[in-house]
Amino acid sequence: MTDALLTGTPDPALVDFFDRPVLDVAPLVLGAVLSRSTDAGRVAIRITEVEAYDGRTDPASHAYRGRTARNASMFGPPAHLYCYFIYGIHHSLNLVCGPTGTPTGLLVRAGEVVEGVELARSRREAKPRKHPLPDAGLARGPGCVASCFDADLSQDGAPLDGREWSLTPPAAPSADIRFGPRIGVRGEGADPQRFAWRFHLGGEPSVSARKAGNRLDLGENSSIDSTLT
DNA sequence: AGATCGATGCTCT
DNA sequence: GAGCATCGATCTG
Repeated sequence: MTDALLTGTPDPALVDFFDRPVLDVAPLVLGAVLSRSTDAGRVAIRITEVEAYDGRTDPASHAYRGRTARNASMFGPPAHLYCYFIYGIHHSLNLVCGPTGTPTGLLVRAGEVVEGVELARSRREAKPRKHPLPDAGLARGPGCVASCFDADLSQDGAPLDGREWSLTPPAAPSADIRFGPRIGVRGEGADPQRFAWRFHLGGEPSVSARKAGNRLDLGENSSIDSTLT
């Protein structure tokens, strides 16, 4: 991260939005519009799929074994990005949640590109591909989300301050939210009873159908555990 | 449609 | 040196 990226301060209302338990924020961030503006132009996605990670209790979290140079951003203030590099190829974007010092975040797994479709497509197609890419597939998968934004490690720690990056929460929570086990997680963190921490919107082409989760009831008498089928 | 596997490099032990 | 919060092409049934 660079000093220039840290000069901005997110709006207090947005800080409040993210300064809560990560499992509280997860269903509410679905439908939010995340955007990045660069010299190349502006790309915005409506977030349709996220996964929660909690470094205090969650063996799958990069922060589970404590603070390191890589995961430092997750220990930082909310309403900032945690960006990392994985599998030698892909970058992934997380939205840091909770108060400073609490290493929790939401991995942005998929979204609908609502602005800058051509720019997002050109970034995705920088490498030639065999089959044509439908719009709905532009930001399907965390590596693809990062690619649409041309995000790399230089964006780790960047604030959602409305300068380069911005996020607008939805006016109201979605009526059709699903949840289930996280994708690509191995070991204890893959336990579907303890860590059904993947959340996505129902009926979204930007989310693979075969990965559909259970219906989440946001009613006041419900809990995530009790709605597991 | 599902399983398998190669690409490719950073991070931590 | 092992493992990895992935993607997408290529197998197989």
